[in-house]
Amino acid sequence: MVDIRNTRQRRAVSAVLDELEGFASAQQIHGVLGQRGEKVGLSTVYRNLQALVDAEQVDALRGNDGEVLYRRCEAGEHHHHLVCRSCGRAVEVAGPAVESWATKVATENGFTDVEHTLEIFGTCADCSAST
Amino acid sequence: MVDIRNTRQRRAVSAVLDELEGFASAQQIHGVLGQRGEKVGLSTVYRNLQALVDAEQVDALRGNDGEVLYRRCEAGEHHHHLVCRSCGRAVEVAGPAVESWATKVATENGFTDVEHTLEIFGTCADCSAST
DNA sequence: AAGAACCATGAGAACGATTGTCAAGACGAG
DNA sequence: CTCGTCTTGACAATCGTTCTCATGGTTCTT
Ligand SMILES: [Zn+2]
Ligand SMILES: [Zn+2]
Ligand SMILES: [Zn+2]
Ligand SMILES: [Zn+2]
Repeated sequence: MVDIRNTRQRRAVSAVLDELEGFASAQQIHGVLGQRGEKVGLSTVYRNLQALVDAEQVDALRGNDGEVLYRRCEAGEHHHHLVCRSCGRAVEVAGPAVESWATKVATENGFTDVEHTLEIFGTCADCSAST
Repeated sequence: MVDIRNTRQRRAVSAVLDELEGFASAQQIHGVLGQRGEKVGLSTVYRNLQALVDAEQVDALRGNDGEVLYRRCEAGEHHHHLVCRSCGRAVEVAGPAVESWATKVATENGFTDVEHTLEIFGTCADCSAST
């Protein structure tokens, strides 16, 4: 009963995610792999990232230009991010008050199956220093 | 000193936005125009929608599948939306507490030029009734 | 009303991110 | 090692959106 296999490519993608501090796109990750001499197909990068997202080991969010960014996820809990627009570095933040507010607003208006997205973007201290 | 002109196409796009209750994609709006016999090029729809967004007369947000949705904007104030995943209908919501929380979290972490995105998705009463 | 100036339009090409296809390759249980 | 099955990768295809540029429509000025 084989299910999920341990391949070189899967390990490589996971390794890159471990080393990156912030969010990065699939193509950026593919680029990093290339620079290291790790040959991994772009489709494979996409597939493995998606698998990691499904396994809730990686967070994904959509940047302003619409491309999806990935980052290793610390907590398995529901949380949001404070992301640097410039370097991608991110801080995981939790806002219990926001959670309950969102739910309240939704139910008050008769909505069910409620979900929400919340991201905070800014320029981190390091990036604003190196102007 | 000519600047912004009053064309048939611009009026048509604006009219559709007035009649739609919820968020709709550029292509959906283009489709509606087609059904009414209003010939408007897809590029033109995109251009006019973007112009309306820049003029802050229309709200834009990105749906889960990544496509941009547009909707006539009531207030000029900063606000967020409670959107029906199924029909696009939306309620404008304001959350002063969320605003200040987001700013606080960001400054505490040394981030500047702070912005945020927040959308609540769910199924509206009408849509969950017609299952 | 007529002309000039120039913004707007549309058809299609171009784009960039992501997904699908499918034959060939790699993995791991037995 | 062998076999069944999961994965991979090169490339085509899709999808939303933007770009190009020749043509058409508006508005301002006489
Ligand atoms: Zn930064
Ligand atoms: Zn939340
Ligand atoms: Zn609905
Ligand atoms: Zn806000």
